[in-house]
Amino acid sequence: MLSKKTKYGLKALTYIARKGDNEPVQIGEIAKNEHISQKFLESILLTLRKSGFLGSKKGKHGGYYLIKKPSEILMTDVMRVLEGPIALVSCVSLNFYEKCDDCPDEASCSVHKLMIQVRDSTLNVFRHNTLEDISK
Amino acid sequence: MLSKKTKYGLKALTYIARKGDNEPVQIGEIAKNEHISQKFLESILLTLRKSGFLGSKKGKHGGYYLIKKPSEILMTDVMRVLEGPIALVSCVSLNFYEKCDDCPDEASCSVHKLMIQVRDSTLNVFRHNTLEDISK
DNA sequence: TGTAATTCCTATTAAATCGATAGGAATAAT
DNA sequence: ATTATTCCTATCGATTTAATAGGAATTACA
Repeated sequence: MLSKKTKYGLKALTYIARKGDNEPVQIGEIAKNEHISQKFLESILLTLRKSGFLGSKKGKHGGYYLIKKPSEILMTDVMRVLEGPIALVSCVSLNFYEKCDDCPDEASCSVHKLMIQVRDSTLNVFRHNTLEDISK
Repeated sequence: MLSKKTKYGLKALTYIARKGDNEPVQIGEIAKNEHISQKFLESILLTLRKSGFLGSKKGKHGGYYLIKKPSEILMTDVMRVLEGPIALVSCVSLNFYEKCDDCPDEASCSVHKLMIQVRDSTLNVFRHNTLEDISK
């Protein structure tokens, strides 16, 4: 299942994208409207800023704003930052590959075979969806 | 990520399917060959038996065997038993639907929109893979 | 210049989940 | 009888997740 971190992060990005203008949006406003714990959201937005999706302005009238256009923000990238690997097992992960300690031979592993298909189909969805798409 | 329970369960089903004959296969044999904790595997096979994938024979020379042909065992069914919902959020789950406590309106939720696509593409993979397919 | 409002940062905690283990009961083969 | 197996329930330890706490730094503006 999707972590709440990812879910809230996506909702926050959507919220900011839907506002359209480039004025900073405050954590409190997002938290209130999306029914998210403000402190938890704070840490999520921090992550999104540090990974280059959001910019921030400090102090009074501060907040977060998108650095790129929503149409340029791919779900693959957002998901990898918030949720981590897209693959369901690390031995089929493109960006977070790790060998399984059990499995001596990936080629003959049935789980491997199945999970490659799942990875590819999921990747296909994330590659074809930008923040603009899901914000419509 | 996929739980080890699911991973081991799939490996065990594959192991049994690959043996071909209908002789009961013992937990110990599977655990040893697939490098799985025997006790943990025991509980997984129990689950698979209770949900109708495996039959068992008790006592000496006992073990587990497939109840249906590998070509009749769909990954959708196995995954739902071992891993639970295929959907990444319960509000898009076909078999385990639950409303999100935050989200007041699913139709306008960006996460919902994205996760429906992921669900459908994943489902598509699981529906087109049987135990026979992944055991090849 | 001071005050209020905000982000920034680190640390901690509470709860849930996961993977594994323990130990013995029941059953079947020989 | 003895041995080998599944069956069942309970529990534990580690990890992860979601949330909270508290204060530092920064900015707007009266």
